[in-house]
Amino acid sequence: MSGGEDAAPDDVRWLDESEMRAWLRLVAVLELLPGTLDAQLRRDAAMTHFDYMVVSQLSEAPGRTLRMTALAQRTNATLPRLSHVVRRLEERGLVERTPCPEDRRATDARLTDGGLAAVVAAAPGHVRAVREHVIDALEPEQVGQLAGIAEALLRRLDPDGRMTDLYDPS
Amino acid sequence: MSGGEDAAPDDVRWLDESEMRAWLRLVAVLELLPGTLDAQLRRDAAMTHFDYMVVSQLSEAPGRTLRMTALAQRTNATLPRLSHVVRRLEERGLVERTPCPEDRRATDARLTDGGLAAVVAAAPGHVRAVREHVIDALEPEQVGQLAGIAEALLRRLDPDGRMTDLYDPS
DNA sequence: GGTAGATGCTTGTATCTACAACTAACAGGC
DNA sequence: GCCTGTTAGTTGTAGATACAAGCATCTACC
Repeated sequence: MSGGEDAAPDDVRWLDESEMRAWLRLVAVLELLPGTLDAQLRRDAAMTHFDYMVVSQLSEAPGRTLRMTALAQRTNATLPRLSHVVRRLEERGLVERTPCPEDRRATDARLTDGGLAAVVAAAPGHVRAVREHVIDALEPEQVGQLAGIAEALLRRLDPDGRMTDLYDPS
Repeated sequence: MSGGEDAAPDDVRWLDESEMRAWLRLVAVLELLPGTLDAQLRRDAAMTHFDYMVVSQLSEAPGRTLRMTALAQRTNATLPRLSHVVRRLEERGLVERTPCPEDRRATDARLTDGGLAAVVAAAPGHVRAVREHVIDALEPEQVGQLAGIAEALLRRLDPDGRMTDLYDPS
């Protein structure tokens, strides 16, 4: 990372001081924030942050139901990962899986009443944690800047906008 | 949930539209960026991003040596996690562990010549990936904004500034 | 100098994720 | 109908992390 003194074995554009500063801070956030969010949800709702994303997406879907592929796209999960997670949620009674009638290859995942209750119970604590660790830590203008920065990154990380609707006209 | 379950469940300040937008985008980045960085390093250097942080920190330390606790703080690892990781790195010959002479409870981790070579070999590709997915995706003023935002978050996530020296006068 | 508690690190176990292989079902061309 | 290729999802296995003990050493205080 600190190289550059070397004669140029590569045509690498190293990071300047300001870029490095931003990058190192971002790395630290990437390392710390997921664990913090996971810890709160696991402690208060016996749920992973990824579990929460799954049930939360289902709770907002029409009929509380989504096909596995659609759910995987909205949560940025690979299908194998989602399959394992949904199986565990099903074992806990939060989700039901039924074969999709229109396409017999497909599986519909539906949030049960118990699953909905779990989302409703978990949401307030989760929002509080998000405020405490993220939103309320920022100045108002930084919230807008953060949205812009994250959108710029997502145009590279997720060009098809599968996970979030980047070009949403709202 | 987190501390308010007996009081009115609706003393929650929900996120408004702009806050929610920033938050959802940030979540997507948190989910996508680590995997992207890991994939590049694993493919090109047979290393996890966390492995890279470890060897990179060691490469910048005096004598290429740090105590396990110091290394854990700089990489935001728990000590058990770091212990496992360093053991694997030692099995690959990238790191050496020796009992610390001053404090016989402590262990010094030292980057071997092979480990240094691995860092030097991995750095260009990693920096390219960081540019491609992060720095070059942003406008110049956004790079500065990102540093400011990340620092604000870290004041809550890492108040002691163990991971990054937030108040660094440089 | 002896004891209580704190510190530094390691190890074991359970859980989760990634990757690859696999089955089942659809779609199109002939 | 049949063959080829694609899509949807599951399952198996290996690798990595979290959490909880556990052991050895240091420090403070009497």
